[in-house]
Amino acid sequence: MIARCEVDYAGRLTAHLGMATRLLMVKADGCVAVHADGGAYKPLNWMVAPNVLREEVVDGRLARWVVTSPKGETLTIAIEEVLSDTAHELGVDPGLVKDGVEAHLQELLAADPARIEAGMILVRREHPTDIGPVDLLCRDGGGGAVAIEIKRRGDIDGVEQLARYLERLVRDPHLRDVRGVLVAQRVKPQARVLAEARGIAWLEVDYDELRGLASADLRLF
Amino acid sequence: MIARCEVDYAGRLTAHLGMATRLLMVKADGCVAVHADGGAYKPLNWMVAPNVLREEVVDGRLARWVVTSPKGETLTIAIEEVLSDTAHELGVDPGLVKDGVEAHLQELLAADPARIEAGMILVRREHPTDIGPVDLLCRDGGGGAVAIEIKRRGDIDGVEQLARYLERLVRDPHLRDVRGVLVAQRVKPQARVLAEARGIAWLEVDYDELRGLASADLRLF
DNA sequence: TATTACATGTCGACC
DNA sequence: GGTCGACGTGTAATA
Repeated sequence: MIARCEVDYAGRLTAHLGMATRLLMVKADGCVAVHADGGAYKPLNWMVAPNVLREEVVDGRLARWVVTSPKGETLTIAIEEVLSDTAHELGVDPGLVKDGVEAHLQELLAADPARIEAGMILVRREHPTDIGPVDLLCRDGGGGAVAIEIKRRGDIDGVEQLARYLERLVRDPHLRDVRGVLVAQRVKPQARVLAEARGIAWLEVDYDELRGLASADLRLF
Repeated sequence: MIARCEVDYAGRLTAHLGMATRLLMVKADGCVAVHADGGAYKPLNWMVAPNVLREEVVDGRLARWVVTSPKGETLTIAIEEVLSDTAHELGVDPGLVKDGVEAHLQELLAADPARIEAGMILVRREHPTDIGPVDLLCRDGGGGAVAIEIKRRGDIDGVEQLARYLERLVRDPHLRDVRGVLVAQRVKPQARVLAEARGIAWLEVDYDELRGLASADLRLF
């Protein structure tokens, strides 16, 4: 529906939209989105499913939508004028098939840990700890254990995550001297500072280059 | 536009959507979104502005949209059948007014730090450290330094963030005895446990009450 | 432009 | 229900 409307949201915060022409989208699951003619895919206001949409009609004309969620949020859309109103059954969507990057990065590095550091050998992928699995557990040239966390973007969170794993791993007598390496396509400055403060190494890798090497390897054999 | 289509994205990852009926939205700024009839406000696929949309017509019928971004991403929409196609000028939106975000919480608490603890006085907002700014730096009734991290939701991350800041701040001779307080509208149980383990205090505040007090103050003067 | 932190983040997986 | 981790995160502000 295209309509001139005014919108108010009250819930986790309060928000107000002045009167203007906007696109109102209601999906089959009941979720509502208010879009302006710009600003990427995020709507100005929305309400996720499940919710209850109440339509208020005044003098035979649609005047207001009041959408309430079980969590106590309300989205109120005061409608001044409806410029267009269409409805379509879309049916069930076959769904999205993704081929992600982090998983692929991990595969490539697991296949050739020497890319991280010369002499590095893979011990185990997704090595479990009691707070979650470490991406890669390796041994370096000198036989020392190395825990590796792989991210597309190396952020401060990734450093903390790896630090938490290391804290657990050192309790294992076989891994007493384990050290950590954060590997990412890009390691942010703040993450570098924190990693160094925590005694964690970091490394930037080029995804295309890794993939190139991998396919070159494939061509060799 | 409502159309039966098949979608492929290649860029930061690759993704494929099988043939189905979907809603295609093109905004004035050129951004494109492919929506299914469910799944909240997030589109299945999209392309942000700026981009170039090329329309391919075969036998006088729309056959394909190819959207390319300057960053080398492409979104390809193969269109089998157009069920509906409408266009509207929405004009400029007056914009969204929000209230209740972290910035407001920080403003209110900065204006009256005694709400956190009796006798508390503000020293500085956004006090910088080399890993980021502390929301509020205060002095308590006894003259001791207090670093305050403000969050809408007090999560484990917030505790660690504050702990990192404290780690840095204690190096400053003026702040040797600095302590930390995590202030949030709601502090999660795990965050409470971790905060206490780290010697960090936590406090839940009510936004409406804070705002109420603030406006009461305004009325007084 | 790059860096940072916030977001009504959303979303899935797992417990 | 809560927590955790990933996201094509997006987005705005700031340096």
